[in-house]
Amino acid sequence: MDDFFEMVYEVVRLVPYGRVTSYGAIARYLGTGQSARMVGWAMNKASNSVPAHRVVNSAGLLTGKHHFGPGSVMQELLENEGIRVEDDQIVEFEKLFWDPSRELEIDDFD
DNA sequence: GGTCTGACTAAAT
DNA sequence: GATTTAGCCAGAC
Repeated sequence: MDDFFEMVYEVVRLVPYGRVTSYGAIARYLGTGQSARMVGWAMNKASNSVPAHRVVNSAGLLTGKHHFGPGSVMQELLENEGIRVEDDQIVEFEKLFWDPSRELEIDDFD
């Protein structure tokens, strides 16, 4: 099952700079369906090499910011990438949302 | 080895 | 429309 975590890490690493995605989107892309919790659990085990701060819940809320450490570390990381965060919620989330099952499959976008 | 929990999500109430 | 319930699966106790 480590492969599952590895896949999660890889997808998260594929998230472009200044973009965000959701646990459910990753789970769906991996074919795990509704098991979005496992993605979050994978993040818990994830190393600092994984930009987990770009992963939020379906509402664009920084639900896991507390796991990064004290204060608003996650929010600062996002703002550092040009992502506006307001009250633990990503501003224009739908614009910044990056869906792997969409962005990675559509190759002939023309 | 059964039970609880969790960085989620969608549907029902 | 906010709160609750249920489904999800892997790890901790």
